[in-house]
Amino acid sequence: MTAIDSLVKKAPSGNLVSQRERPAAPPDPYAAGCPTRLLLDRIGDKWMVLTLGLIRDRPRRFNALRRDIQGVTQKMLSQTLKQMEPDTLITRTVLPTTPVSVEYAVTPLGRTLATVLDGVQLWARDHIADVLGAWRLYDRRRLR
Amino acid sequence: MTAIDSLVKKAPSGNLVSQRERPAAPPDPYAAGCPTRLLLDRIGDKWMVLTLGLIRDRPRRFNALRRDIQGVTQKMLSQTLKQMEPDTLITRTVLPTTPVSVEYAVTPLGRTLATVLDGVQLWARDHIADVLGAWRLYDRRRLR
DNA sequence: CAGCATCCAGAGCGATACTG
DNA sequence: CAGTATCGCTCTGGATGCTG
Repeated sequence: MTAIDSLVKKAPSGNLVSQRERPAAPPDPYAAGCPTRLLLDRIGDKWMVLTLGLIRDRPRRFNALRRDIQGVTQKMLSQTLKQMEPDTLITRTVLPTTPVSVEYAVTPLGRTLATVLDGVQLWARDHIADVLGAWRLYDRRRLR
Repeated sequence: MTAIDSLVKKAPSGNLVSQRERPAAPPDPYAAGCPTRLLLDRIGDKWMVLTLGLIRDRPRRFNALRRDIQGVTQKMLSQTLKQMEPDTLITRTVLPTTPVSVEYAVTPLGRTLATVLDGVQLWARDHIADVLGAWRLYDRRRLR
């Protein structure tokens, strides 16, 4: 399976080519295979968001990321980074040290996405208490 | 299991109470159980994002949503809506028609989140072509 | 240090059938 | 119309051990 196949495999009826051929057509976010859904599939991988956030500040090495992202396993971090590089959200540089060290840095494209995701993080910081409070009320009402 | 349990179950070491007790401490988005992660778990459910986007425009009924969100199953939509209501992102109103009809509407809180998610959608619209192009190059290089 | 390979338990989700 | 209930499969993701 090619990389592009894996990108669109969840949208069997979508047709990316037609989107590129008719750029004037407004993309429908509720259609399968649309840009929004492709991105949501990426964001759905929460490690990607956290990883991008860290790398954005400054380039990082593999184990540094592993340490700083609480709870991520080696497998998931590896998988996430491997996807983000072909996405051109980050770059991967092997440094000729012994033993080898690998540095991950953000690309300009990745930086623009990170900026957008800042908004999400700010919302979380400012409003999550409301959600948690609502859940408490909900639980109390359920138990009564 | 209570609703709050389900919210935090993926962050066994996180402690929401301590976060509320020490609001001065800057929340670490890379710690388990932090607001950002809680929100990411919700956004990870892509149907939630799409559903919120639709309801935000105007209140909708169940089957209307089912029709308009391409590819969603009844089960997933039902599950998504059932979660969003205790989150207080949407309201659920049963109308006394026959047969019964149920209308879902956005709350003020839900509207603020939808606004943030607009940014995500705009990024997707403006930059997904870059990502797809990068994948094409990557595939070609791999096959050569 | 920076990964890859393997195994496998459990969550997620679709499909299907049924209900008030 | 607006769901609930159940089955069964897939696929994610954690744990573990190994490599250049």
